[in-house]
Amino acid sequence: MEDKNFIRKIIEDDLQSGKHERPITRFPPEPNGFLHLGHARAIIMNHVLAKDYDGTFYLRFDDTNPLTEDTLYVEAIKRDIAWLGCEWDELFFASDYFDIMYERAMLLVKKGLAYVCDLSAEAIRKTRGDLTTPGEESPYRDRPVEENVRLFEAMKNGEFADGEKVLRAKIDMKSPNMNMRDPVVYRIQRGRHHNTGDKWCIYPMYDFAHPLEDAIEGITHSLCSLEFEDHRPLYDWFVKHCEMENVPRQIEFGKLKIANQIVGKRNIRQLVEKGVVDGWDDPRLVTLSALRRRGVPPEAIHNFVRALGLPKSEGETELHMLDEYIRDHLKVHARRIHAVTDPVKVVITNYPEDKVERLQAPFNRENEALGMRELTFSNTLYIDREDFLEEKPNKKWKRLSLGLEVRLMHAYFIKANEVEYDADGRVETIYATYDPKTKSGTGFTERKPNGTIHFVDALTAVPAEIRLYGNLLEDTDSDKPIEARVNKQSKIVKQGFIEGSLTPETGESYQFVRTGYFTVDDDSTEGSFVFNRTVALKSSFKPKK
RNA sequence: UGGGCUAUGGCCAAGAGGUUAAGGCAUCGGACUUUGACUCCGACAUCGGUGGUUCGAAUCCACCUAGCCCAGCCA
Repeated sequence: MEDKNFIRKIIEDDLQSGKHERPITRFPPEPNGFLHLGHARAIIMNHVLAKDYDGTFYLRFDDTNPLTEDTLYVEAIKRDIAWLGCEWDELFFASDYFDIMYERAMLLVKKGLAYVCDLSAEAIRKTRGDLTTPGEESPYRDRPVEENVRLFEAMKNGEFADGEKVLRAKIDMKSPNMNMRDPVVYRIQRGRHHNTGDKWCIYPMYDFAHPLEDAIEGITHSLCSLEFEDHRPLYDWFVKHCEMENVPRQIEFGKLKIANQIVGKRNIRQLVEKGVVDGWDDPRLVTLSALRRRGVPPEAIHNFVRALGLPKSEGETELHMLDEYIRDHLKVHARRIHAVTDPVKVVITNYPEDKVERLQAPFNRENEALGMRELTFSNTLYIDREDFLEEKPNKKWKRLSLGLEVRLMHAYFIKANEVEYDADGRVETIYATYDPKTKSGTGFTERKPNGTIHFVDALTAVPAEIRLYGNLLEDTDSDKPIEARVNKQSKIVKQGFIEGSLTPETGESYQFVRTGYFTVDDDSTEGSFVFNRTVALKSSFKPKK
């Protein structure tokens, strides 16, 4: 796929000018939550941009805050990225660099570019000024270098309580860029780190740690999102004054935002805790694990992300755009089978009661490699309730009605003659007759049927739970609390049937002919399958009243 | 109100002085069809606004408007 974007241009220029021989990129997640669709842009683009130029792509966990991080998340993140197919050349942890980070911070101290500040968090906030008024310098700003050296070392050695002191960069309290107003470089924070345990009680802040991590790894192009543009001067300041050998370049791009979707970790957590969704991988969510469970092929996510490119503007993409890439991939890769989600019984009155025919049918006409399967046909079948209407509603109706003849896909023409209703007045059984001359594959052309519908033979039908998903949010008014916006119909569970002689496995996607793509859920048990609707088929059928 | 960004059709998005303003999604026609799917044809913008520079501007300049981000010892 051809994706044009300004970062690709920058890389090409850098390669041509000889600034770099090969690009080195990285995806630097903090292991404190699940990855979602929005992250896919960063992961895929970093990976693609490296690989397209024979470069290197790293996965680096930005684990500089032990209070929020957990190995549980590093495992989940690794699993999701691997699933996306973005193999990393090497795996790193920012915490592996704590020694060198400390050493470089000490260098800053010795150069008089950083100082230990005794102000409380509250006091620092108050003296930082605001958007329009400059900040005031800390009374500790001019501490002698020797004292700073001693104090910073004491901080590291655990001689102070959490929050008692911080190390700050000495830059400019009057800068219009808030990030340059003597930002905190190290804070004291006791808590067991998932990787380094109790070795440290001081941890570097993102603004200091990130540029060093990039420089240490030799990252050439450090991609991040727009909100870090203001941090770039600081990024460059640290790389320069810490005297890092490699000088990475930070480049910002716009985040991938999906319209009307819940993406924030706290919001998702809330939905999980309140039981609105069934977990972080509830198929209605857009976490990568949820998409995987719903059956979205990683290839579809790649194509989607690459089609969107890497803009510097910020828009909201509609999720249905992804649907098209899902269908596009599944179209040739999925086997197509018959399934009914809302079964209505059809009895073929002129078909011998004890007769069973075996019909051969290809799994996918557009992909012969998927092979053939066998459908059975007997006098009792199921069709979908919406494929029958007692009276033909309009000339466009291409399904079954009394007196009309339709083709049962891969089988015969049948004509509906009578209906039987249940106590509630719902269609219970349709009595029909078939025409043996119309068997599929015989080239019968004497009559045109009113349409073609699918069926499942009752004799071999396998029960299946079919979960249909709709948008989790029904209200686009983002001012309302999330709970007030959830769509109660976002998950509908149906009990239906799929054709027999199949052996669906968890994660396998099928096209249910004429309805959509469905993927086998892990909740399936032997003989009773559970399918998640991945995406519906498109339809130009517009029922009009 | 200080600073940093962004602004191209319903939704994304190419475009970097001279192109008929790519492409995708959506939509609307139509053909085909043993999936109302697929496929195939066809329709669908003068580029936030206003001035300017130029033979010529979405592309350069000025001003204006709108939106996003920044005042964590989060990342």
